[in-house]
Amino acid sequence: MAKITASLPQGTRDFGPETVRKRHYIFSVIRQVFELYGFQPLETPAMENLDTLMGKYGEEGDKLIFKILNNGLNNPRNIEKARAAFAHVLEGRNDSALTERALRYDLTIPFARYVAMNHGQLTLPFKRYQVQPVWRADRPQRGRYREFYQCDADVVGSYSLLNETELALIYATVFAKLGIAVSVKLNNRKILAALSELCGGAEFMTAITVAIDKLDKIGIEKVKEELQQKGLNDAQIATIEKYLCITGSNAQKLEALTALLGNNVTGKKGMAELTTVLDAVSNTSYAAVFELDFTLARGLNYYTGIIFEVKAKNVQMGSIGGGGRYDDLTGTFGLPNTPGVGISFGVDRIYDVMEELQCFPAAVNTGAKAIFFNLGEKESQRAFTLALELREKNIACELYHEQAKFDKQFKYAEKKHIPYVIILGSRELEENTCLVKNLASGDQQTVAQSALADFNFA
RNA sequence: GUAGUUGUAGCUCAGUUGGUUAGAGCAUCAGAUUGUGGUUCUGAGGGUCGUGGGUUCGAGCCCCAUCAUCUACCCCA
Repeated sequence: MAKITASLPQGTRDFGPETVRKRHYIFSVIRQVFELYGFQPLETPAMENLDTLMGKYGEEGDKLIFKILNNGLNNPRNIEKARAAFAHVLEGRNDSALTERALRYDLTIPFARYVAMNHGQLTLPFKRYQVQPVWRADRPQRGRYREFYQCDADVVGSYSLLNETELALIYATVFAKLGIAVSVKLNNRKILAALSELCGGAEFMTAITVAIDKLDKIGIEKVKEELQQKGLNDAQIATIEKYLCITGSNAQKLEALTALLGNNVTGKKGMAELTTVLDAVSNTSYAAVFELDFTLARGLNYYTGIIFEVKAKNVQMGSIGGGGRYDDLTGTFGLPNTPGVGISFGVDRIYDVMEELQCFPAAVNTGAKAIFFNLGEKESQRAFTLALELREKNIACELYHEQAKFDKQFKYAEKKHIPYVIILGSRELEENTCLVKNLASGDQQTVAQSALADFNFA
């Protein structure tokens, strides 16, 4: 076998023991809260049929889907077809003779596919959560990877705003538990639709949302320029500028927006929905994290109602979560009129934020609670027996693998963040005791071997 | 897809206008220290300077290509 230099595909990462522990901590908090709200777990395959994914994420999104080359292309029976297909691919088209499967790009579309395939068996509303990796052929950069995890919670089959309310609270609860200060931004696509109706008509909605989404990045003047290029007139742009300049408390923002949108039916509906949700969360301890942001647009075009986005405070990072309501997600899979609403957590970015803000509790990295020093043949045999007793009691521990100097064994314990060292040498062997030492405090005490399993290795 | 950054020891990085045998800190291993670590001291191992060409008497340094990396744009978690 030829020797090759060890390397990783672009945008992917290995996770060492400490990183995995920290990631598991994030996953477990999120899962726990999902479960608290009655969501059920779902897993779908890493790959989907290409048809399932194509056309769901917009033109740019389609380009970022990782496609899987079909097997057996060199089979003489397929070779001509494959050549023709390759010509198609060079023209920028897809061809099932060359590739018919792709890695999933997000968790929402596979979920929609699942619902369409199983709606007969599902009890509606179906509340599911899903924690799995997704793949995108993006150029990697800060906070962006080609393989990353999403944690989604979606409710399908219910128009109730209670879902939006609970999802908003899930966001607040999770980030509170993780210790990250965030702002959960809310808007409603209906308001954006109303704005579009006022300014040039519904066909401008995409152009308008794309432009205002960039506000905090490029500034108001550039947004106005972009709108002008899209063909909006000065009066329309002025209206949008007024819209974008709305500030104040949530109540003040709603008031200003009412004045701006007037009697537009869609707009009123959008505002009423937001009011309902905000009122519902206002009596909770999390009320302060929710913030109306009319400049929030979100790229995915399938959203039709309230939309969410979460930004971490005190750190420069893209959004660490997003979601919203979509009224007809399963329609393309032959199941019309099925509403849904969902949110997503970006674990990899949450990890980066927590690392930067040092939010991880120190205890995250404890695996084994104790380590027995290996101080000789007979000593280690006794230690081995005691280790088994501890494990019977679900106390994770290990025995140093060979006799070595104290120095070395201490360093090993320290590196592995093991909080307790158990010293069992010739003296202890004789007295049927052992010495339990807390590495952090330096305190140590003699414990009878028979009582070791009851020791509190907190 | 577009633009830029960086590439030297396991890791983080020095390396002057091109000039003898390419350095430091951390990490590793051994010893000072045969039952108490995180401090200190001594010593050792470890590099075809990302790769391939070119310029030059001479290249880690200059030029070209290539690969990788990070960052920004686009888009997004």
